[in-house]
This record gives sequence, C-alpha cells and structure tokens, in this order.
Amino acid sequence: MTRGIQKDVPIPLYYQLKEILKERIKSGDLETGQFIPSERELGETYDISRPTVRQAINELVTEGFLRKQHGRGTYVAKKKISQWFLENLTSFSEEMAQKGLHYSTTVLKNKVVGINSTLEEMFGEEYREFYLLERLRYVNDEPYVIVTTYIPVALAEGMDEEDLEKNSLYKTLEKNYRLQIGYADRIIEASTVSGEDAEYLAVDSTSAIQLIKTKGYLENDNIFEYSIARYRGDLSNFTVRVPYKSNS
Amino acid sequence: MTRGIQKDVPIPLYYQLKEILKERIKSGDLETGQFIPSERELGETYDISRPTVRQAINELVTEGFLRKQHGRGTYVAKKKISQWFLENLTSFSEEMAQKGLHYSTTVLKNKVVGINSTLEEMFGEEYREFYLLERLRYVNDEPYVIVTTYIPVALAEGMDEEDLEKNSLYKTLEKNYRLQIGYADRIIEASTVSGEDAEYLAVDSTSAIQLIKTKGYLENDNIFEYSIARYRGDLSNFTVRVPYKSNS
DNA sequence: AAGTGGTCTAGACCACTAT
DNA sequence: TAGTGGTCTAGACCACTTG
Repeated sequence: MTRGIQKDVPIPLYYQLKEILKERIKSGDLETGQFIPSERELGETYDISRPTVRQAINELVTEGFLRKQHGRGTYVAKKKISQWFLENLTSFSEEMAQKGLHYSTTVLKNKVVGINSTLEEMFGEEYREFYLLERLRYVNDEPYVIVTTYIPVALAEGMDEEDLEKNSLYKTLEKNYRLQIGYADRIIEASTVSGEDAEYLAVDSTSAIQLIKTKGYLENDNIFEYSIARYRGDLSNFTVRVPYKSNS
Repeated sequence: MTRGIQKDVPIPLYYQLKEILKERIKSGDLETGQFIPSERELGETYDISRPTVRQAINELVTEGFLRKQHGRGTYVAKKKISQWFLENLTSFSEEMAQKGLHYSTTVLKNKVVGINSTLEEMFGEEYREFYLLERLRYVNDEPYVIVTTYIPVALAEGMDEEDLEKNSLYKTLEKNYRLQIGYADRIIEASTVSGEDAEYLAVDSTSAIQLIKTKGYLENDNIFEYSIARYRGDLSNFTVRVPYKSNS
C-alpha cells in the first residue's frame, strides 16, 4: 500500500517523501510518539540518498510533524494543536474547511476609496486609490468576525466581488493578477468593540474583541494588502507553538 | 576584518558561517536588500563546501535574515519587525532588555497549592502540588501585565523567590533543576478584565485585556508549566510574521 | 558494540534569471 | 550564454544513545 516515489515526474524526491510521511502519519500508520524508520532505512526503502531523506525529515521537523533525538531516532510529534492562521498564511475558507466548520459571508462594504493618512502610512505615496472591502463572516450561523481589507486599485484593476467569493482573495491575486505573495505581518491586539461592530457581531458595547491587523507583502517586499479583523473575543482563540532556543 | 572559519574547534562550520553572516548584516557590511555573495563564492571564500554553505544560508532564510530568489541570488531581508515572544520562547526580562525598556516586578502571590480541575486538565494526574506564582510587571513605571504561573512542585523542589527574580524562570529550571525545555504552546484570547486585575492594572472594569496562556513542554513532550498572562490591551500588541505557502 | 542522527565533502545536473 | 539557486548522489567521520 505504501506509495512509492516516482523518479520520472518533475516533483522533487524529498517533497514526495514528505507527502508520503505526512500521509502515513495522518492515516495512523505512524502513530504519535512512535519512532519512524531511520534515515538510512528510509533511503533504502524508497531508493533515495540519505541527504535527500534528511531534507524531507528536517522540513517535517520544522513544520512540527516530527521530532528528533540524537542517538535515538526520529519520532512522530504529539498531534499538532489546531493552529490558526498565526503560523500559515491560509485563507479563512481553507481554515474553516480544515476544521470542518460551516461558515458564510456577508459583504458590508465594497467600494473604492481615496488615500488617507492611515493608508498612506501603510502603503506609502505610490497608490492613490484603494479597494475597500468589508465582510462579516458567520461560523455555524453565529457572527464571528468582521474583516476590512484595503488593496491598491492599481494592483488588482477590475477585481470584482465574484473574484472574492469564489476563490480566496490570495488565490485570486496570485492567479488573475500575477502577484507573487511573499509573507504577512500580523499585529495582535485586544480592544473593546466599536459601536457599529457591536451590532453586526451581536454583542454588547463593552465586549472584548480580538483585533488582528495584517500587512500582506509580495515576494519583492512591497506591501499589497492591509486588513483589520475584529474577532468576537468570546468565540475565538489563536494558538502558536514557539520553540525554545537556549543559544543566542 | 572578516573573521575566518576555524576548522579545529568543535563548532559546526555551518554554524560559524551563520554567525559570520549575521555579524556582517548587523554591522552594515551587508545591507538590507543587498545581494550576498553566491553560495559557490562563499564556499571558496571560507573554504567550505557548497552544501555546508547552503545549510547556513537556509537556516538564516527560515530565521528571516535572508531571502532567496531562484536564478538571481540571495539578499538581506528587510529588517525584522520587533518580534514579540510569539516566535521565540524568550523571557520577559530578555524581551525588555532587548527593547531597551525599563521594567520592575512585584510578587502578588507565591505559595503552594493543591490540584484542582483546571490543573488536572493541564498536567494530568501525575502531580498533586504546584507552585503558584503571581507577578505584576511594570514597564516604564506603568502597570503592564499580570502573570500567574503554575509549576509542579516535584519538578522544582525547593525553588524560592530569589531564583525567580535573579535569573529568568526558564534559565533557573534549566540550570538548577536540569530540565530540558522543548517548546511552548501559546493560546491567545481577548477578554474583559476581572475585578481584581483591574485594580492592579489601574484600568476601569470594562477594559479589554490580552490573555496569553502558555503551556510549557520539555524536550520529552511532558508539560512542566502553565501560565496565564493578562496584558493591558491599551499598552500591548504582538506581532508575528507568517510565510505564504502556495502548495498544500 | 551497534545503531542513530549531526556534520561535511566533491562532485553532478537541472531550472531560473539576466544580458 | 553565464551565473544563480534547487535538487541529488555516494560516500565519510563524528557524537550520542542504548544494549
């Protein structure tokens, strides 16, 4: 049943091995805490060299699937906590699908606005007009988060609402507008809900909300997106796993 | 001036190269956006093989110091944003020192408590007694955060307040109690301040606070610490940089 | 002593970017 | 076309853990 590695396809061997190992973990073939075959053994099994095996394993270690112990071996890490978008730049829809939650979206605002001081601080003076998109998202039919997104018109000329509903925003920008997305900075703050948001989120005016501001950058380090998300504090939490580094 | 690489010391070559490159970045020798020498060139300069150079560079890329462009080269990334403890398991004192902020600490509680349902959920049934330490921290003479920490007595028998004030908690556990710290999960939530906390933090009773719960784990995946931090929402924010991965 | 992961070499060929 | 990073091989020796 173990899928083999194909050498005649343009997929890197180490990547194929990663997928195989992830699959074996997900299927339960390799259980939590169980030691996986040694690097040399995996190399023989799949007929690839040890450095290539190591590349696959090391990436899985940094991704949190495996853990190593010098002199003992490599074992499957404890099941990863439900990790939110604080570690991966995934879209809301992907996140919800992965968690198996039902969600829906209402568009509150969708227009083009001129520059203001906040936008100028974020994007600099290069752009003068921005798409403003404000969406209210429900999870299991409860209001969950309001997200306001700004994108320079120049980067996504002609983008319409359909683009944003069918695929995720990032996929649209990548495929239709050929933007090479690089990374994002997320700024996390706790705040009290604003009057307008309180109504949409169906909470009273003293409720706490989790603010998450996102600055999206392209591969070339130019900013392409700024968004402000307001999550209901009583419904949301976010988890990050941080490694310990004893050396400086 | 460029420090060379020493082959007769028990420090890995790739690690020495990492330090050299970081130093060259910090000193301004390699500036932001500037392309660094190619992998082959670095190998010749420091007389090490290309795979070894690649190991150094790849780690610096994942640490955010460098960025690569296939076919073009490797360049120095934009200066990293002030990154909070959401990416590294550093102590409050280290964090403040790095930011050059003045801080102080008051111990609110310091006692041993028996197990309860929350602690049992966190630590399991193995431990029956826990150190409870509650500290109020001031930054620039303003109340900033209250942190409540639980540690099983069995793991740090005889730990006293001095241990906790002089060095950081983690350093104490590592050095005096020989615990091998592995990683931590941080759970982030927004909430409204509790009555008791409101007084200490000097905010009114409807204020928002940033809750950050930390579960600390040892190398062997056993939990050794549970803490709940309440940050003043108006004074704190936390930043994370997340990479974009187009493939699943 | 045997097996494991950690480090390192000296090549090779490919895919991508620039000119 | 030349130079870059991306992938891969087939070894080698070391440090660490366990029997």
